[in-house]
Amino acid sequence: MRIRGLISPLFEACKDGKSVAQLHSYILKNGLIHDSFFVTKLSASYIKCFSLKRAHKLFDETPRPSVYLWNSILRGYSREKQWKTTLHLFLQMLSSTTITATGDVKPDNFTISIALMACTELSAIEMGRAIHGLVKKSKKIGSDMFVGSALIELYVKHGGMDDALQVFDEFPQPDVVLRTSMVTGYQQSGHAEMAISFFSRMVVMEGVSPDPVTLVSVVSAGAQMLNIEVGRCVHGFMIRMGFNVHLCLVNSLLNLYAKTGSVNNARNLFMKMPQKDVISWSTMIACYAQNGKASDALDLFNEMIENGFEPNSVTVVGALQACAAACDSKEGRKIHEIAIQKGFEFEVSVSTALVDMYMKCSCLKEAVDLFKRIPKKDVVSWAALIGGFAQNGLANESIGIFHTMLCSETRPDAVTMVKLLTASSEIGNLHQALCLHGFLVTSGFDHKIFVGAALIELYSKCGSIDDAIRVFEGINDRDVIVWSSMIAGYGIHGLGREALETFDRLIETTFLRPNRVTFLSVLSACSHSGLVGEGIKIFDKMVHECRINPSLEHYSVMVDLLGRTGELEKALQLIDQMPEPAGPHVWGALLGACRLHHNVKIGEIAAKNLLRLDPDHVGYYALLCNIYAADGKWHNAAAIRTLIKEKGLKKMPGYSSIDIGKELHPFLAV
DNA sequence: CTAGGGTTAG
Repeated sequence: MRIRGLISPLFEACKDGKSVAQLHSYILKNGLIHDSFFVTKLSASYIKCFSLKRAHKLFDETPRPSVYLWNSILRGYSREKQWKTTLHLFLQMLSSTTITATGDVKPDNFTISIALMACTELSAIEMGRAIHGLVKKSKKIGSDMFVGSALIELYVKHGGMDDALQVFDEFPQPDVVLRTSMVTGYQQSGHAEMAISFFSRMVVMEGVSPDPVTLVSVVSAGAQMLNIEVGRCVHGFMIRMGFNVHLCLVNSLLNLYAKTGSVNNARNLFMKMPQKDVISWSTMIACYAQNGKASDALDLFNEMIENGFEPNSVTVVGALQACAAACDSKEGRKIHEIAIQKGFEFEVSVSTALVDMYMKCSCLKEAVDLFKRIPKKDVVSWAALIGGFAQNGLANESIGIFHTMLCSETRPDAVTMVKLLTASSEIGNLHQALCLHGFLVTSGFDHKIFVGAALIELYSKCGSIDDAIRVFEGINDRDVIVWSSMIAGYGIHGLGREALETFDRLIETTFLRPNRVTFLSVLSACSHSGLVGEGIKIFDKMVHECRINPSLEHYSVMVDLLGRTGELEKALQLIDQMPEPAGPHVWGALLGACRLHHNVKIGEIAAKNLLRLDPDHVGYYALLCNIYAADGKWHNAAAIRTLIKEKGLKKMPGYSSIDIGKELHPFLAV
């Protein structure tokens, strides 16, 4: 007995497999190997030192391995993520127990939880259910929290939350880890509201204190719901409890602020963080990139490198989003270089972000070349290409790529379909629209609300307002975007009254708040139908009741609206009132109106401003020329013509196209 | 001896 005490401390001292092997041979030489105490200790030490092979050899040489020996070898394989071997060994253990004469080698709670983890990782849900059946037979194993945790994890990932909840409910006094697993489970399976309500019940009704890990899951749920209140609550709670040192928790909070667009909150938190890691930096960079602060994102990216942090693929994706948003292909190329250097250029998320960046910067060739070289393309990469062509005005190419995607056996998803609908609406072929709609119905994507909105736009642009209305009326829980699309649809068709009625219906029958796009659609509808008084009222409502700051686009629509009915002075006044200098669209709208109403005086003002902003835009010269001509000022008109010639400007020819007997991909045919 | 958590592409 005393020899055990003497040798035991030596196991603890082992730092690598070699020193364990030394002990091993000592034990062999002295005939101690038949003592299962030493065998277990040896195996555990091998595993601790990551010497799985030696441990397995010892295991093979041991005639009747104890549960502990089984467990240590299982743990070894599970820690190395060799799940197949883990599960295989577990099954071997199950069958060997029936043979062993002693009969006391049965999997215990430890064994079971490892086996369940393996099932989760291997998506072996049926095997997992079988093991669950085994668990139910033993009270001791069934009431083990670790087993419960592994079961919940299994069902969260592969069964469903109902099964997970059943497991949870079997525990009379579940601990905070089990509760957290449920919160996380709801969150990860897309039921963020359920996650929050489960959490609230646990804290309020059952008086259980959450720990930092619980809060991380709660914050993730809040981020998913874009609920900033959740963030504020946890933030306050965190400060009171002194949890602010937990990096994961702060990072998830940072992400919540990022997702909800609370850039200032995110920035303040980031600045105050006592320690930051790659994830903190990446999250903050993505926050800037996704919230219209591209240059801040790129600055931070460089600052991160200066601070000695290594960007990973996630960081790079955020930086690329910033380049895409800023249409900055120069920075984009630099970051591309970094991705190549670090060897993650062809991680699919990175290559996709690169394709998107090149597309947004109108570098089509780079985008396509890179796309071709992506080894494992998925729907998202294809969608980046499809969307890219559409954004660059190449709708037919975009649809062609979609066909190629279908031929490569990649199933489209809802987002891809929206990109395709947008591309198709540029073409305006109603037959194509009907085919796409047919496909959406059979694939079930038409239930997604953002697909509905795109479909309304598609039908409107293809000239079938009736189909657009049918889609609109068929949507049960319409959001602001759907309403805005319908209003815009009426606007395109010159149905200003209907657009206004729809807007009123939105205000009166829903609790939704019209946003800037909604207003843009109504105003544009008013403009197209010459409803000046109504348009002015709506504009007033937007500014004073809804407190929406008009953007340049709103102003240009208003200028267009006033200009169409000849209120050119009023239009000019509105431009003067603008908080920021008017852009080309605003002046362009005014110039167009001046052409319509033969107003040379204001027309010259508009043209002067336009040519200052964009001196090489031939269309503006042409408009001004026409104004002079209409007014009989042939001298001025001729002067402009000469100027155009001197500058070597050419007018882009307009064109239109029709489809002749072009077959759609059979996949889309109805 | 064992369980739950944070950043990513269209």
